[in-house]
Amino acid sequence: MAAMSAAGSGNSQSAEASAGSPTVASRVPFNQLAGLLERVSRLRGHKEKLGPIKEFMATWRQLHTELHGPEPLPQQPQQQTQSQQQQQDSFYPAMRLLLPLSDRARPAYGIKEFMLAKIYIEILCLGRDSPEAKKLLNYKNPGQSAATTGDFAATAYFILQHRCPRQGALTVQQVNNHLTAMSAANAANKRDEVKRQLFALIKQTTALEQKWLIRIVLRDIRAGVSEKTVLSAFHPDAEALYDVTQSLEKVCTSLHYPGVRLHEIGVALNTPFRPMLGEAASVLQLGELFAGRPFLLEVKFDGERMQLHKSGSGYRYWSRSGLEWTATYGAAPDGPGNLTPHLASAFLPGVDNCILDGEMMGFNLETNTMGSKAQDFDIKRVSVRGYVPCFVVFDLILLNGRVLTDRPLVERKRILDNQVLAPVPGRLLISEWSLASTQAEAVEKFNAAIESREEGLMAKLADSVYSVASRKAGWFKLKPEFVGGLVDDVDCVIVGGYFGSGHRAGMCSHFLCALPDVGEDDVGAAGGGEDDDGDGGASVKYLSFCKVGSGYSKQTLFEYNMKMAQHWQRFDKRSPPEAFRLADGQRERPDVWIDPSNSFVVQVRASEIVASDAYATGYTLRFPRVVGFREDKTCRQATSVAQLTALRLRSQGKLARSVLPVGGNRDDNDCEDNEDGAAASSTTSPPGRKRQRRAPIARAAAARPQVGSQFVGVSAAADTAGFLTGCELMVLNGLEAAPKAELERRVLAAGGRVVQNPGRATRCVVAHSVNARARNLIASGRHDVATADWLLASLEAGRLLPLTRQFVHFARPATLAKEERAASAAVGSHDEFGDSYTKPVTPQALGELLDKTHCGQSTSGTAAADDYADDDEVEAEWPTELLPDDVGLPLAGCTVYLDCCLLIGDPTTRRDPDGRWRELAADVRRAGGRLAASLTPSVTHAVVRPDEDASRLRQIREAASRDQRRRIHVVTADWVTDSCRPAGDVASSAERKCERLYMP
DNA sequence: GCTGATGCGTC
DNA sequence: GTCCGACGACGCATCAGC
DNA sequence: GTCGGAC
Repeated sequence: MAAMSAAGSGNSQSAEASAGSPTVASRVPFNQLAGLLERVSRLRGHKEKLGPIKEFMATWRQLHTELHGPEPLPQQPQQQTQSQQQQQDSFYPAMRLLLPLSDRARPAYGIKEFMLAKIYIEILCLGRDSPEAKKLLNYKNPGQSAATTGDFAATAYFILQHRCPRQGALTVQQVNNHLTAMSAANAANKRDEVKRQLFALIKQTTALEQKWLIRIVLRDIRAGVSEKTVLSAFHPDAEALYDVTQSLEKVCTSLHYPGVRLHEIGVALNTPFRPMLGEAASVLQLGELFAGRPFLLEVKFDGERMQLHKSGSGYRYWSRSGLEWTATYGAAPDGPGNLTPHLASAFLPGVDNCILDGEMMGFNLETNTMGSKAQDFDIKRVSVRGYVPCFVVFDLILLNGRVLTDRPLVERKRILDNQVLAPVPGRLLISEWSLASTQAEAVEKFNAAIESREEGLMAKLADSVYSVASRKAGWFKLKPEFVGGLVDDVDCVIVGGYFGSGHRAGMCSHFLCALPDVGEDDVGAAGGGEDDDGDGGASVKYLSFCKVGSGYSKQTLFEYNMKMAQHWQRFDKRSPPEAFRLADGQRERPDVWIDPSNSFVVQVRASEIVASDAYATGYTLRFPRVVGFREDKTCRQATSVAQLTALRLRSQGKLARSVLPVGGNRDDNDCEDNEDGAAASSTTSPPGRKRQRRAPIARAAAARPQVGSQFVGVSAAADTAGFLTGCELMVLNGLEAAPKAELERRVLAAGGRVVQNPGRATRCVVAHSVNARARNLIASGRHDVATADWLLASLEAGRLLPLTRQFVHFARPATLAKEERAASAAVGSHDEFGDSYTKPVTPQALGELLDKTHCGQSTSGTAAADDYADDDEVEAEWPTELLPDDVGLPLAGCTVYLDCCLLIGDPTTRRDPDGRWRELAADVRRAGGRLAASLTPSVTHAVVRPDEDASRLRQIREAASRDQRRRIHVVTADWVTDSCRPAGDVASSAERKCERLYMP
């Protein structure tokens, strides 16, 4: 390789003057670096690419020696000044151009492809509608020159070829100076200055240089080499040093001489390191992964990773990627910030300095609950509605100058628990953990985490050291999605396409998906075309729901692009297609669209359903990816909006459908309960897609069928001759006299099966009290939820009794219809399903049973259908109008929603077994309040159970805030009763009690 | 003042 | 197994245009 | 965050 030519000194004067002495960067033309990148980008293969990079670095070092003299001998104090000067001049200026994405020292420019396009159009004086301008603005659109589509820099190069200086005039140093000025100007919100600096760069560089300049500005070099490769080419210790400093400058200055090895590369106070990460794993693999070694379990917090460095009274915060957020959280307890001022007394005496690793969460001071990242706030910003930042610490990296990364995790944990912090409620917490050594323990905790709608669980090897930046060093993140069959997928219809870039340029690489809004007539859908199921239902409207762009191979993508090619139509926002609807304001509109009847159904997996105003459904998916193309489904058979709602209500949007079946009574493939054409796709391999590697997981489950099961030793007692043979039940809870375990034993004894999670084969769910889980099950609408009395009565009767109104907390319409049919049919008529479960009983027998079990007031003995009217009566009795003289009464002006419905805001699901809600309704009315049957926009207060679980509270708030701007008060019943009570000591009794005192 | 575009940083 | 690139979601900040 | 592909 030819040695770098030194640039003319004329242009580099100012840079040198400011630096005080000549630098290599001020001698190396930027052209050399652009040439290097161009060459590397054309080479194939890692090793091939590495060569020129190393040569470039060697030449740089050679120039360094020419400028500053040879490497100084180590440990010679008199050479200190010279050495420092030498080290200040380093490869850093070049390094930050090679690795713009790793250059934390230069903040954002505020410029991406679109802005660049505009700027170029302006300075090149291209007409707004000129072909060149269009090419820049729509660089992803498939056009004539396949070589440049989807690559902005290449497109620009093509246009610039004949409009640029033939000779570049800038050095590496000068380019850096301009870039630094650009980011500084952007930080100061001076856009004109950003542009001015960019002009200066553009004016003095060749087309090829600009191509690479553009990629540097976009922080996407696309030469096939990135951080690891370049750093390893620079110095064997470079990666390790970068991991604990996140500073290219430190790497370049300390490791300038290849012969110098750093013996102690470690975490240091006030220098951000890259945090240790968790590897995705299935709970069912933990046994193998840990192989009997003890590990520790803690919840996976869904916030933002943050490290806190405390040094005396100084506090600094860094994010996972090494950006500092001290300004928002606060640098000192007595200064500004939204967290540090609350930590004044958080540290135990004797703790002078430390580094804490943890997750920054949002804590809601009103509800005393922890929010999740998926909800609605950005915890890095100060102005977060109702939420304050709360730092949950889960690791201790350094304490009083002593680095602890080499200590085993349990030891760090114990020190953290006992010697460092005094937790500050709602501001600073220590993550709770427990030790475990078997997979069964992990499964149990995992199940509990899923039930309480956590994102997942972390499992960490107990004696693991803290391995900076590593994802594979003993920490595992366990999410339901990583276990086969534990999540529901959503089947979406592709209705739009977006042009891809890079490897996927020139075709639709990602898609807009929609869901059929069946059940709603839509007369306007004239152009809907005929549906492939041909039932004349052209009026089905599709609502945009999500975008998806990963999960399929390039080949699959290509195939489906071919299939859809002839049907794509350009999207024109002035005349949007009728076949589907976008969100208001046409947010998230595709490049091209396709009619659903010509399109395909994709099975999309995700972690949860979240509220969104970018899509017409009002919801979308978090972390979506395609699991398969479903050629076996027509667009009408995709998941409907109604089914989506059911999915969403079932578990606060989490798609983890059920707790892991550790009992071994379902295998990995059979976990789906896909009845009634349900929303959930089967996890069995969709056609045309290779089965995912789930087999090892399934084996692991089969190998230890009983581990963790509550039924160990019970199944042996099962009496297979019993009347429950072949019948699967889930017992959620029982009575005091007949607890869950007892009920389960009796079911087993009668030959039945018991599961902990209802599946397709589950007859029904049995519950005595309707707790949160029961409500979720009811909300999902997949299973009937019977009372414990029903089970007891059935056991006593020696056969399954019909699920009449008295015997259910909730029955699906299908069940009701069936029971009604059965009840009104002639006694003894044969059930068409030959199903003991639906076998009718005589009215007399029913009456006897009811008497026996004391469970129903309505023992008229008539057909069960008569009892269904109960709830409507209750509703009708509830007062809804205002009293005329309400003014001055304590609840005047309040509109109160009583949360006594199984489905939030749905009065048809109202349940009031003991009449307490009705009393409460009367109280509200007496106190001058208005009652709302559902969560209408006028609702000011929602009254809930005192022990209501946080997730439902969240749902209520969410539902309320969607329809109305302001917040509603969520209070307990005491708020009503106390408000009604004459307040003798309070002068103005008209004032209602402070809602804050009555938060559940 | 509001809204849509655009960019940034987090997951 | 590791590295790289092409994608998803959000909230928030800023700015241009109405 | 997710995923596929190249090596």
